[in-house]
Amino acid sequence: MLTAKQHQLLQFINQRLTDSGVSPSFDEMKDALGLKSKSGVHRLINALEERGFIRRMANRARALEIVKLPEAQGAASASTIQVASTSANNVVEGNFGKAPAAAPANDMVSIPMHGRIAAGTPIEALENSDSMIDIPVSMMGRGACYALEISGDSMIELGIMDGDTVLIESGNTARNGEVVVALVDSEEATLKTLQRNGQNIDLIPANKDYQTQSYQAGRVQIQGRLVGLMRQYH
Amino acid sequence: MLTAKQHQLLQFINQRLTDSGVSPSFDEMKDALGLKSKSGVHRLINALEERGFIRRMANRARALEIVKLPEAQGAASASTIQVASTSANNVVEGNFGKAPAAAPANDMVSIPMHGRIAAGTPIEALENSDSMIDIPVSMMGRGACYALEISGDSMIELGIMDGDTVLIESGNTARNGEVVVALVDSEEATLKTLQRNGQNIDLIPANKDYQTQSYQAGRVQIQGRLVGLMRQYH
DNA sequence: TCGATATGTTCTCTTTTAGTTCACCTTTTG
DNA sequence: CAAAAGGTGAACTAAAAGAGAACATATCGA
Repeated sequence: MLTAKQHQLLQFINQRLTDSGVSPSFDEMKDALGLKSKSGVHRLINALEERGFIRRMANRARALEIVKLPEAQGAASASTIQVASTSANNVVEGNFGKAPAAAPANDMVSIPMHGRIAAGTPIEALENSDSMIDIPVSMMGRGACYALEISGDSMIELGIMDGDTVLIESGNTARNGEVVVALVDSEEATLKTLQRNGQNIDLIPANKDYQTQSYQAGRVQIQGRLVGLMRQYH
Repeated sequence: MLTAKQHQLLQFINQRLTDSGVSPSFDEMKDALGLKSKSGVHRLINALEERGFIRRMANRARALEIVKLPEAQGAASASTIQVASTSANNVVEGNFGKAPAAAPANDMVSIPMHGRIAAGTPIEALENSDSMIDIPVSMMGRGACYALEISGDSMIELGIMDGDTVLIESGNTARNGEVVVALVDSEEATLKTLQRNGQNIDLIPANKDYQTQSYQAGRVQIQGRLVGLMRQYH
C-alpha cells in the first residue's frame, strides 16, 4: 500500500502531530527525511492523500491531518476505528442512525461518512474510518444512506466538485442516466453516470478531460446511487 | 493541522475556559501571545474556527467554545449523539455556551427559505414567502443564515446549478472572491462572485455565456455571502 | 435615551514563512 | 529496458503573522 518513503513520512507526521499537535511544514519534513528539496515531499504528500492516509486543506500552511495509519501498527495512535477492510467491504452495511435514544431532533438523521471517493481516476474501494454526519431527513432517499467526500473533478460538469459531500442511497441497481457509485473488479470505486450499453456498462464522467470507461457488465457492481449533495464554503 | 501560533492560542483558550469558565477577550489573548495588536488574534481565531477547533458567536464578547483539541483528545467525536436542541430551534443559533468545554453538540437549526434568486439575469429583490428548512448546524456560518433556491445557470462553473438550495450568511460585507448575494439599485438581487475594482464593484458570473457586470460601489449592496449548498437528486 | 466602556471587526501595509509547479536528473524495480 | 518512485533547484504564488488605527457593536449605568 505504501512505499518505504511514504511510510516514513507518514510516521513522522503522526509523531509530530501526537507530540505537539502542530503539523510539520514542508521544510521540516524535508529535513526529517534527509532531503534537500521540498518538492519531493510535495509528491509524497500527494501520494499519501490520494491513498487516503492523510487529509489536508489546500494551500494552507501546516494543515495536515492523519486519517488512518497503515495496518501493522495501530498501536501508535490510541485513536479509534480501523475496520480492516480488505475483501468484503460492504459498502452497504445497512445500518444507519435510527438514534433510538436521543430524541432525535425534529427530523434529522445521522448517517455514516464512509470516506473519500475519487471521482477522477478511481482509487481503492471505499474505506472505513467512519464518522457520522447529520443531515435533514428531507435529503434522504428511501433506503439506507451513507455519505462520501468527493475527491477529484471528473464530475465537475454536473456540479459535483472536489471536496463536496455526497449522499448515496445504498442499493445495487440503478437506471440509465443516474449517477452511481460503481465498484469495478471489486477494487476500484468511482462515482459516474451509469449507462448500459449492450453487454457493457459505461461509466461516464462529466468532464471533457476524462473518458468514458466501458466494462463488461460482470465487472461492475453498483453500490448505490447519488441522492444528495452538500457543500460548504469557507 | 495547526500552526504553532494557532496551537498556542488554542491551548490558552482551553486553559482559561477550564480554569474559570470565561472566554478570554481579544485583548487578553493578544497579551497572552505577546502581540501588540489584536488583529492578529482575530486572524488566528478565524483559522481555528475554519479548522473546526472552536466555535463562536459573531459579534459577541467572550463567546468562544472549544469543539475539540488537537490529537490529545479522544472522547470527542464518536461517542455521544444528538443533543436534541432543546425545543425551540432558534433560527439564528441553536444554543451553545454553558456546557463544559468540548461537547460535540450536533444538532440542527431551522432557517428561513427566502425564495428564489436568479443567478442569471437578476430578478426582483428577495422575497418573502418564507418557509423554513432544516440544516445541520455544521453547515452554518457564524451569523444568521437563510436559504435561497437557485434559478438559472450563471454560476454553473462553480458547481452551483439550477434548483440548488444555497445557504447565505447574512451580512453586508464580503471579501474579494467570495460569492455573495448582491442587491443592485435596491431592486435586483443576484448571486455572483464579488470583486472590488477601484470605485466599482464587479459581479462576476461563473459561466462564459454571461458577462461580468460592473457597478459603482454605491449602487451595490451586499446582502450576504454564500456559505453552503445543498442539492437533491430525484 | 445618552454616553462611557469594553470588545470585536476591518483595513491597509509590511515582512516572513510556507506551499506549488516545473524541468530535469537518478535510483529502484518489475 | 521501461516505468515508477525519488531527488534537486529555482521561480513563483499564497498564506501566516505583526502593527496600528478606524470603526462597529454590545452592555450597563446615569
